[in-house]
Amino acid sequence: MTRRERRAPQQARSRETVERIVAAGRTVLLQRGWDGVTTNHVAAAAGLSPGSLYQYFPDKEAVLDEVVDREVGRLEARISRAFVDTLRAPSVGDQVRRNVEALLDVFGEQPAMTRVLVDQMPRGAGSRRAAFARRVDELVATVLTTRPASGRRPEVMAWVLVRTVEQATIGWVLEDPPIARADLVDELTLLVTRYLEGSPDGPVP
Amino acid sequence: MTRRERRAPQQARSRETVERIVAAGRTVLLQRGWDGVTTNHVAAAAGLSPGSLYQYFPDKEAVLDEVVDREVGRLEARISRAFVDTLRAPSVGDQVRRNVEALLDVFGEQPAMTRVLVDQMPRGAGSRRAAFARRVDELVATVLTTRPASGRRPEVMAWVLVRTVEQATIGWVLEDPPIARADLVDELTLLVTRYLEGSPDGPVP
Amino acid sequence: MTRRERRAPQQARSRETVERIVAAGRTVLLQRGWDGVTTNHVAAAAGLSPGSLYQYFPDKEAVLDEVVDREVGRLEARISRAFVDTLRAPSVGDQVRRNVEALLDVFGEQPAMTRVLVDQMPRGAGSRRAAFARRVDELVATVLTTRPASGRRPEVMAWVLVRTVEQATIGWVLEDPPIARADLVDELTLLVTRYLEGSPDGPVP
Amino acid sequence: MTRRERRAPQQARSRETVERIVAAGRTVLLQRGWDGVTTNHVAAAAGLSPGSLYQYFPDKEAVLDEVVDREVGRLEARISRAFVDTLRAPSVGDQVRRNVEALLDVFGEQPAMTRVLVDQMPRGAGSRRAAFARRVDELVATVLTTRPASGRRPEVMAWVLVRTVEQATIGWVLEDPPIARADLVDELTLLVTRYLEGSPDGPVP
DNA sequence: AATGAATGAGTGTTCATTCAT
DNA sequence: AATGAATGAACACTCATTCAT
Repeated sequence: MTRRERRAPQQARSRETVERIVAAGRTVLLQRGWDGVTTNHVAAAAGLSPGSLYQYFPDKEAVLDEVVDREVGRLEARISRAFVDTLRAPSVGDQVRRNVEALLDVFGEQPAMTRVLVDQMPRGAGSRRAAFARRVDELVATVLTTRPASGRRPEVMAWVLVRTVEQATIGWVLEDPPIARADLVDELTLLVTRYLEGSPDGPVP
Repeated sequence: MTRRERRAPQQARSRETVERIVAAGRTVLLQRGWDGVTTNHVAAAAGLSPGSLYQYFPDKEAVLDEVVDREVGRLEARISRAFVDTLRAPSVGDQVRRNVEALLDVFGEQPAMTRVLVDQMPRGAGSRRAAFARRVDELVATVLTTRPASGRRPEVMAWVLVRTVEQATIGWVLEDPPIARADLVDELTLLVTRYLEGSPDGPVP
Repeated sequence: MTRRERRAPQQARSRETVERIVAAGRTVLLQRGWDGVTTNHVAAAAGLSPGSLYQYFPDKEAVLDEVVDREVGRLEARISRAFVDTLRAPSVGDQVRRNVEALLDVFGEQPAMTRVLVDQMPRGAGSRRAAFARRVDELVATVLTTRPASGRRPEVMAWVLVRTVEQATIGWVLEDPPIARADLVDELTLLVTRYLEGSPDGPVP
Repeated sequence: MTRRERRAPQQARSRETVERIVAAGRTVLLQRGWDGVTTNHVAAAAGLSPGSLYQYFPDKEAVLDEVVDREVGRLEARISRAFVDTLRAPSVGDQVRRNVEALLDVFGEQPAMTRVLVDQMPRGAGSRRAAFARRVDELVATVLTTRPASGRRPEVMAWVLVRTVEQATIGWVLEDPPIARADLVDELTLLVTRYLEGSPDGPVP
């Protein structure tokens, strides 16, 4: 895949314009969905002519990449922060619970954007998303490694847990199933804590 | 949403042509992805002129619907079958393990199609997929209900488990992470069995 | 304009089929309007396959020509008959009035078909219509010629009168203006009789 | 009916292009007839690519609307002007005669366009035409009302006269019958003046 | 004679991108 | 830097007509 980079904006005005474009892209993305975005819409929303867009971005994809990158970055920051914050939780259960709640908060705060990122975005497009997942994997794996017990493989556990919790929280936000938030939190917490605790030496059934 | 039905083919030749079109649609879908599918491409791949497509399908959407329907149907059948087959497994652990393995088999057999269905298909389009998920939810919930213990809510547990296992297996197939299949199976089995078993009266941590 | 003739049907079955096609063409014409007619619709309405149409008519135009021809023929017959019938009317006024009423009857009886013929049909298509008008011109001219007086030109008068009365009656049927039928009849009768009568030698103003 | 407006051209170049498109539309309309008009043809005739058409008009219909609007506007203006000019004619006969001549001039000047407007344009499409007819009805009715005599209904008379004279003049232009223009003018003048004059109290025959 | 599957040029329209100004 | 007019390939879809069976 040929990846064309955005030119580095060199002036204040340029940076401002880039911001306007990215903001416009975000707006249009939310209003019209991934497939509904057109360069003309974005340009118009940014108060620019269609041609000017191409002074700042090589093509449409680059604009959307940037929008997604920033959005994912925002999510990342909040999620990472929450995770770190919970490291000093009094118990594993507490830590897990607070992370689950943080995820529900983050995804639930902007369901529209979550939907766009999860449902509509071609998976290949934002490799950023996958990159983030991998980073979280490592983070969690590290924490697990520091834990005493277990002849188990922390990376695998991390991978499983991250996918499990992420998908369950996202799914709950997007599917809006007839399940109370508190119940979901309880169950996910239970799921994770049971998985983490106990019988490290017990044979896997 | 107006649902236009495919015309019933009345002759052997017609039925053959429908098959050719569906097969071509499948091929093009795999080669060019969801957004890359074009009526002209499908027609060409089927060895037909563009107009002929419309003798058998009212529009592009109907062709893709049919392709997806069949594919999802295939997956559904296999997954349901596997689930039912495992009902008489000697232990819960066995049952879970065999289901996980079945899912990995099913999704892993045609990763390309899995990717299209999971990543690229507009979520709203094939409500078929959501419908299937809900059916599985119920199935699992039923099984959980028949289990003795627990003051817990089977529907919530079912919902959580179905998403967890589905997403983990799909994710493993699509992301191809550096995790051995056997390890994943072990961990998922552990995750689920621990979640299901024990301390029904223990307070949620 | 290349005019392809319909093949002469040689067998009873053929004639029947031709009738079915023409009837179907008429139906479709009324249901869907001139531009809405497709050969497939006509064939289906006639209980035939699209290909069979071309056993009886060289192309779509020929089918519509035939339909129009017959319809115009029907109108012609009724109008001519009415005209002849009124020849023995007790007075010119009476004759005119009865003709006007006949025209209103004829056009008003099937406004839908009248609308198709007058509004939708490309004028060039059914030269039949023009031919009919010319024939009526002659008829009226003949009658006018037999009248004694006047150094005036009967063909011109006939032409003017025929267009005037035809268009006024058709217009009334199609436009549905807020004018009582009786009033229209009165006025048209007055228009024509005044035109025909009197001051044949008075100079044209 | 949703009425999409043409975008307001903001620059000199744009205005020029709009003119080119309208002119091209007119040309294509005359060359190929109403049904033969194609956006591609119009664009080509305007020296533009297909896409450029849609910078200025929302769809094909809007282009034709504009062409027809202008053309009808031109006709309207001339006809109305002529009518008003004749109001101070020395006699009714004179007035009528001059109006008839004006109509023949107007329609005869561009028989091809007249043919398109009258014969080919879907009646419903340019309600403009019907609107004009109605306006002339009222105009004539007003004039008739100001006339002293008669217990007759001016609106009905106006309706009849407008259709009569319009159709006769249009018919003469389009049919090109073997009738001298001067003769037609004489006869139509006679027809109308006789109709208007005299015996207001005489019973309708 | 009849079928109906197949055709394919053509339709109106979209939109990412370019480029003269 | 900025404009916005212009592009043109591509799209989904139609339908009069043909032709192998």
